[in-house]
Amino acid sequence: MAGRDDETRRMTINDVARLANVSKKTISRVINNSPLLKQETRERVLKIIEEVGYQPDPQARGLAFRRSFLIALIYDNPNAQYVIDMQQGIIDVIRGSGFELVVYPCHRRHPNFLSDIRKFVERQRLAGVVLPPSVSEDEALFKLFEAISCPYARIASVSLDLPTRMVVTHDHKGASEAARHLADLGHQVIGHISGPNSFRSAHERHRGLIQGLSDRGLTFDERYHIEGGYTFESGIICAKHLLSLNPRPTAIFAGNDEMAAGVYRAAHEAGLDIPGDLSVVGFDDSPIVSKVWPPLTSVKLPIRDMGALAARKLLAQITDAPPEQDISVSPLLVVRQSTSIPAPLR
Amino acid sequence: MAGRDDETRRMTINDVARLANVSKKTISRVINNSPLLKQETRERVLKIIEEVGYQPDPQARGLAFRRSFLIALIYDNPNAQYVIDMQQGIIDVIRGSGFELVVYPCHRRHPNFLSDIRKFVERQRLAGVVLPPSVSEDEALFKLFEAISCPYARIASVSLDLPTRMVVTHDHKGASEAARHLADLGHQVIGHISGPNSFRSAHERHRGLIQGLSDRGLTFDERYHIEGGYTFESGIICAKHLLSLNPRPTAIFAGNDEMAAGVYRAAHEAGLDIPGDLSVVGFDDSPIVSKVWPPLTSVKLPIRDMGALAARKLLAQITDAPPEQDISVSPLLVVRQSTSIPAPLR
DNA sequence: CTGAAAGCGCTTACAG
DNA sequence: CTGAAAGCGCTTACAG
Repeated sequence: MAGRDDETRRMTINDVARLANVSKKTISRVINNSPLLKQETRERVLKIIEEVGYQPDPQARGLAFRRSFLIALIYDNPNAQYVIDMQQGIIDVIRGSGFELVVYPCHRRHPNFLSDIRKFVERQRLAGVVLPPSVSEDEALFKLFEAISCPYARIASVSLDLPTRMVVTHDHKGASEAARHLADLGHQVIGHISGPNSFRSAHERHRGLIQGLSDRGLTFDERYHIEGGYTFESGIICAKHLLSLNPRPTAIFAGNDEMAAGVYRAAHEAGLDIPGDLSVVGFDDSPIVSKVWPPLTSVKLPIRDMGALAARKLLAQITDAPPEQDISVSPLLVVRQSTSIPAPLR
Repeated sequence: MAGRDDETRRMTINDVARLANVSKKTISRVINNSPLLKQETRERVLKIIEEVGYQPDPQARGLAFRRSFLIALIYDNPNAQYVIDMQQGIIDVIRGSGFELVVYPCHRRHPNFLSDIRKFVERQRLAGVVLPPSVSEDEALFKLFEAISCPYARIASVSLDLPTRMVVTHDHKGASEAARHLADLGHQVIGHISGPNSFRSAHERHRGLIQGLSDRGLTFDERYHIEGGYTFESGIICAKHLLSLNPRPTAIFAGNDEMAAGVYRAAHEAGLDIPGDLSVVGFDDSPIVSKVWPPLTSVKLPIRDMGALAARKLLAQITDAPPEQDISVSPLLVVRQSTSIPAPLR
């Protein structure tokens, strides 16, 4: 390894112990917040630690603990904004706690998916992992984490696990709110482009749509349902199909904003005005909502908060702290200008 | 710490040494690719390591080495796609090397910016850091890294450091290519919305524009230059200004795609057709280019490759390997349908 | 080319 | 409430 030696040697637990006139074990107790410690001693040591700028070495602690202070975000989510927001939420919580965030992008369909993750977790002796969709929906992965005793927090649209390990996003609720919004505007013939069947969220958003319409006395016609791939291109293709139906839908609820942008493109090519001829609703409230015209009505998920909540649940498991109360976050419909009263009613 | 004990104890260097009938030091030499080792011994040990699935403990190695096996990506870049692509590029290179990637989002204007980074680097004894813009442009940061002997790789639009520590993106080149493209189409009155003055890339792209026009015998008129903030909203505002000038520009070169999307919005509101009344060029080739209509001509930066190159340069420093040859990557103009011959010439 | 001893900076398990 | 000994899994520095 390169690099010259540091001028001033790093402070160690021994140095602090000497300065405080106690044993290193006492310093260790301060670091680890041990309850069996005189308040006066703790404060005196804490003061010295502060003064000399001592930072316990996480590698040495990890070696002795047989657990590192690393938390991993294992993701296969193609939405960059989603991943970045989640990272930020996790950082919001762990910064200052001594833990760090390691990122692990992967492909769920890769043949070595499971064995690579296993090697990674065991090699690094990870303190825990955060799993957003769609890796959060892989059951084989959880059997693995159970088997190797690795704490984890899953984020998914519906509860799939113990509350202490789950952050539930209730996509169902957001989708039903969107559906009621469309119904209240007067839409009756509504198209739905769902996400791929392999995503739990696709089902939840679809179920939510049906529920929301049902709340308003409407029945969703499954002929107006088509499965997309959560991509822009799939949105275009699926929208073309829906717009060719008779009667033509007066509104389309897309499973995410990418596909909603595809609906815009298809509507544009068909010479249809949004929202005049067609109302559009998306899901995610991603940065794109304000860049398309008209601004897109979308269901917002508090992704950063979800990351923060997952991190808190993880720390609660790792430190045996009292479990978190909040098990879930709530989506919120943000109404913009892509939805209006359908033309026939105007 | 929670978690039950593992059923089967982990393999250690001692176990492997016993199985191979050599000392642990020999195993250590195999792990660290020491040259002074009989080929036969190395192969025999490697085979056993493979068979028993031994993975050296990075925490123990790090403790003994006084350096961790962690590389950090320190970023304050607001472009999610940029950061994700860069992460992926770094991972492409370090996966399998024993190093892991830790993420550190930050704010350059935060009062504790420098001291927090210093604490972070020292506490984790980082093997190295990767710095994309705009943290890559902070000179105080480099004095710090020098002072604490922390290896780093900087990514910037122009060379700011030793070749072994720099990945240069030559934004100048991409911008001049875009300018020549516009000139070749016949545009003479060209507007430019640059990024904020505090970004080196903003200057480089502006300089590139001037150079490219000059290559075609044109002189850029600085009255058609306005500074934006690399955001969508700033793009709208700046485009409105440019479109109010007399004569009105027939083309606008935006400093990034976000602002180009803002130009679209302003053009739309002004009733101008793209590219009929106004040609638009962006920079970044971000996912948005295909979602706006018409698809945006943009300068593509190979961000993932840049991350990979930065990681390779970092590993070269850390392991004292021969330095990388490539010092830079090249931007590429991707021509789509937002640029055409200006109306007066048709 | 290979090895025995000491140490990296912490915590655990056991005393007192 | 506090401490001395042993150990976590590696590498360094020194021998041979």
